[in-house]
Amino acid sequence: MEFRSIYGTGDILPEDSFKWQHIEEKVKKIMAFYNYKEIRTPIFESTQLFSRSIGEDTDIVRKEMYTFLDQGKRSLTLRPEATASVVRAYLEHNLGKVFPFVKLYYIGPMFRQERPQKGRLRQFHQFGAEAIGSLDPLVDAELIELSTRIHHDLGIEDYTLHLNSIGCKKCRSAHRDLFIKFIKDRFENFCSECQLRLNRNPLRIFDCKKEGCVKILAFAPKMIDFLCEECRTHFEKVKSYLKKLGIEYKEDPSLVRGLDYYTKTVYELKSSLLGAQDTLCGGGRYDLLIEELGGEQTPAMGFSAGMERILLVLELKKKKFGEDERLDFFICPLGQGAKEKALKLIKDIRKKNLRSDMDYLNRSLKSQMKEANRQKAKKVLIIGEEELKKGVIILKDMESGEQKDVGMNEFLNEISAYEE
RNA sequence: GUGGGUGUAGCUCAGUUGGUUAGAGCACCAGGUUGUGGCCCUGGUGGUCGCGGGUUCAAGUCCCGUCAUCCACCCCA
Repeated sequence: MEFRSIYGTGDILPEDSFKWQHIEEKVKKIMAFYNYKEIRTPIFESTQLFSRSIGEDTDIVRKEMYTFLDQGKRSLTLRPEATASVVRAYLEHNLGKVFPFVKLYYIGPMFRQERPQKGRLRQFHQFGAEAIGSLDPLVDAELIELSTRIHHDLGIEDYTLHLNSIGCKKCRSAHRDLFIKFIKDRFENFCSECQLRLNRNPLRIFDCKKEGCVKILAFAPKMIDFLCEECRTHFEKVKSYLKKLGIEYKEDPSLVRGLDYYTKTVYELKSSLLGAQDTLCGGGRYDLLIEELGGEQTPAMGFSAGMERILLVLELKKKKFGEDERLDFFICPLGQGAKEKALKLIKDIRKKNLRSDMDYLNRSLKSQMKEANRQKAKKVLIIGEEELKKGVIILKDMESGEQKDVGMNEFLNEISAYEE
């Protein structure tokens, strides 16, 4: 085959597209309950927007972005995530000046050039929400609750909420020095990967799953013990609010997220049903990002969820997405005259907002009936030469198999009853 | 970027120690009704066995290369 979809991308075919629509509709509905408004931003932005917000030293920026020069030699990048774009739009349109607190959600494709595997594609889809303008831990709790609500309503309950606080600038530097010293003192005992990570992104060492490293890390200074007064009370508040909301969580001091802009609260929803890529949803606070991108100091919090992963879980659970709606009528014309009659008739039926289709291949009646059956038509209309002469059509009920002749006007009056 | 697995019909897969026209189920088409679907029966369409090279009298099968794809590492949604 000469052309195929690019590695790590895929087509969503009709047999699956209704599942996507189902998820999208649920997300839109629930976001509305929480008064989040949709924002749609371009799928490409200036490269710098991402490198500055996500962080020059993150894996995403260092090796995963789809970056290209346009005809004007500007460096552009396909968005690897949406928060940077949302914040850019927030600043560009001065949304903060109009509303002191802004709640936005988005839904759409993201792009990262990683090696594809289960639950990981190069073009993938996320929905997410951003709440900009409040430092109140209430916002953290509400947003976490919102993300669990959506998963819950989609039929996903087998997940664990991992919760941590990675503090602010102040507490982080205090922890960082001691943590690096701790690792250096035991440098030889760590695996080669962790040794490399020490210089690049020391906190990532917490992600290592090798037994040796994990054992040592159990005694390493944890971020959570270095939180400043403000960050600690913030975290305590978040936890108490979650308890009030009846949301179970697992404190996970090893949870560190891959984007540099996070501060204080970070969390992930992980599903044991997935493979190595088990994070359904992740998010946190980013109180410094807006300032970093040229705005005033503005606290914010957000999350994003991976739609392919949600679909994977639902498929594993054999979740039903509701039946694809059935066809109301299938029209079987026999001969040229009948075909012309059918063309006009099907327009009138559709005008009554009923789903209908007809034969386009001049097939035999038997084949047309087969097609009607395949399309799960509730009723079939047969127009042959005899009917044409008599000025009637045959109306057949596909469930009962019963059929009768009806006059054209009589039929049109009858289907009016189906409207709405 | 690294490692491992897998490439045979539209889909899911058989194919013996290398052996002659490469199979099944599903799907599709036609017939079993002259103008009537589902179930059943009969028949049919459909494959350069991923691609290239090599070994051999003989390769879907063995070897090498290459491409694609999946999983894992990494990282994340």
